[in-house]
Amino acid sequence: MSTTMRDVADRAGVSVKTVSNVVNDFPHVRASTRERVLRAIDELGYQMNFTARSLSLGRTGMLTLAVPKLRLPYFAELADEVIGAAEARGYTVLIEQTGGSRAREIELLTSERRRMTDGLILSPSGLQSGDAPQLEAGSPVVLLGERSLHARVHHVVMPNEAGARAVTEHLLATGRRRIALLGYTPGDGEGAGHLRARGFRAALAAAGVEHDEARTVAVPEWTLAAGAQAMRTLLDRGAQVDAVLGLNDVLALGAMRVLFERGLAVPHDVAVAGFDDIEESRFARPSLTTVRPDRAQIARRAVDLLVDGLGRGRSGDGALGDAADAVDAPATAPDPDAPHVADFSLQVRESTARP
Amino acid sequence: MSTTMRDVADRAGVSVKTVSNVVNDFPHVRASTRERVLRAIDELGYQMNFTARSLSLGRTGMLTLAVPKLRLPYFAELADEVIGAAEARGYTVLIEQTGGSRAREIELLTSERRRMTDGLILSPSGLQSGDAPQLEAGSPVVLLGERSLHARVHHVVMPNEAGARAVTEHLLATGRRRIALLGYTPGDGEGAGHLRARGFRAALAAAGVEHDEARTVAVPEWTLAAGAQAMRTLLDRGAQVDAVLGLNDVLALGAMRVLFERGLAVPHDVAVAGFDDIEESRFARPSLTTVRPDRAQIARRAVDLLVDGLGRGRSGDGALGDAADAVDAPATAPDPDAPHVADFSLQVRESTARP
DNA sequence: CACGCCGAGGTAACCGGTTACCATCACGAC
DNA sequence: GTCGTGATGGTAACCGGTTACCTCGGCGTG
Repeated sequence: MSTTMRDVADRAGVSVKTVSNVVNDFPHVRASTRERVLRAIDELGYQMNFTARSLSLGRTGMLTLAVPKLRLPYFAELADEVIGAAEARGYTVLIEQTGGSRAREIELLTSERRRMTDGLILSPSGLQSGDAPQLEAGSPVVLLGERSLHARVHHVVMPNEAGARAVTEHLLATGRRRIALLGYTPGDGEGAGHLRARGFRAALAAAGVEHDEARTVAVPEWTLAAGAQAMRTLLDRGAQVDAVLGLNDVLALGAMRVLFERGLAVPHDVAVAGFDDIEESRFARPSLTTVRPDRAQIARRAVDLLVDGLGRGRSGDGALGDAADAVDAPATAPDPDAPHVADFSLQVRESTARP
Repeated sequence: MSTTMRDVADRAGVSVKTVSNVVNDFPHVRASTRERVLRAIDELGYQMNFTARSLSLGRTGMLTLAVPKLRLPYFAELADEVIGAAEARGYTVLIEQTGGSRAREIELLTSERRRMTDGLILSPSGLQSGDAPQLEAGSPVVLLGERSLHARVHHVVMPNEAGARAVTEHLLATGRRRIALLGYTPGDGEGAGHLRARGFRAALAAAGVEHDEARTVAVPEWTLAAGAQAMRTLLDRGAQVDAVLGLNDVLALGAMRVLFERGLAVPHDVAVAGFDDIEESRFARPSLTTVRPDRAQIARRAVDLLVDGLGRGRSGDGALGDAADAVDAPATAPDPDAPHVADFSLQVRESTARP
């Protein structure tokens, strides 16, 4: 087939061990020998077989990043950061899309595909609290952007609640009182949407402002189209609003588009704010006020947790013993319920200027 | 370490061959035996080692997709499509970012990392015509979105020239005559920008409209920020324009933002059009007229070309012979200079309505 | 001068699968 | 009763690296 290390060894008149020593920069190789080997490699156009190396080494040098949908700018930017952070640690990233479906996420966690890489960074969306066992079995995992699913795995969480609270307080501070909430997704039990909505409600409650649930609109997914549709629904319903909080930026941008179509001026008639600070938000018309999580920090931390944990032996104990002994496992797991919370900052822009 | 096939075999009281037969759905396995093996797999929580399988099979089931920057919506959407197309063929996708640098692209082509997957889909940006040797050596490659680099590799190209020509004709048809061109990138010899610019010029020439080069602005990269900066430059320069063609959508959207800041109405004062039809363009204010390449088709074709070509033995011959014999190689290569050109359609939206 | 140590590099086991080849066994046909 | 045939599954070589262990030669020291 293709040229192997043995071919190189034969041509250089040395053993495979020596070739291996050379390509891996092992110190004790005579300069002349090294030279001969390198020449042979060059002449034969030898390229090492990564798979074989992975097999002996027991590691592949690859990580899997699973996000709901890469075309959502937030996840594209996140992937960018993760790829960068992984590269800094010498890893390459394989990307899977879950579409936000719980079935896909579980399949990813349990399927043998998981063994293709050294670890998994999962940005869950459909996963529920009961799914902990799937998380804990198998190769190392770090969860992203979600609060603990009560599983003994690392997770790096977004400042969902605090961020939503901050942006809501900002809207209140500019005098808005009838604030619509776009993006609650039915069935999103413990997800980001739930937490952001909670931060929103907490801010209103703290300010003594009552929230009319008629101003909350559910969406099937967090996209521009869904945001637009939700805004249409809200306006068609005759809701009176002076502000709109999208649970993420694309929802807010989609809503802004519809406000424009309906002749409502932003921010004069209605203020709009979002969450994520995707790049498009800075260039929108008007530019969008939003919560900016420190994505680079999230990515770096997730990769570091994963890579640092790789040294340790895998957990992978049974997970099949009857539930009787699962009552209170000793604290063997790394940092069970201590999520790493990322920083955030509020980006105030044109879309929430005072009327 | 972890449980292996041998462990399963021992527990089930069979040989590894039988276990292998079971997991690979080999037909001649007695039902009772299969049952025993499956139970053993279940009891041990066995998961196959993908690396070992890849080594014996000689294939990994992974493809590499290399794009300049995932956070550019066009590439995120493309990646989405490629991942989907690959999945349909049973492949998983590993993503690399080149940042559009030629050095990174060449490194990717020549490094051993290339051996990590079965093939490479490269969306080149910095690559030049002289880089053909790097392309031809090593594992299978398909080039995306570029015209032939005169290398004997498959390439799936965007309708760059025809698309640019079509959108320019549209601008002319709405009465615009002083059209600015945003996005020519110095040094982008044969790239998409060059081809799109050519289509633009061809349309003007055909209509007998003269193009003032003072209305052409170079950019360092194709981003929102660069588009905005280019538009500022143009306006500061005092250029008189009644339309702007961005060589891609984000450049156009960045320009629109600046027109808004400067109090110029789109499309009343200035029409704006782009290229790519990213999702944001539909929801922009005003929505952006653009050229929509059939991305799904591009992705599917690229994946199919790569996967179908995988059956065949690798080329990988020398590539080191002196250039003398490179004059006119016989037609041994698959489809040397027959690029697969994707379809496109013109999406006419608000940003180019008649004044 | 004998001994011990270190640098250089060879030999072969091992990583965990796949699979060519072979041995059995049951069953139907002659 | 014997043989051919197909179903079933065992044995071991192989994929292409890494590396534990060993050998050998040269040099410094008591």
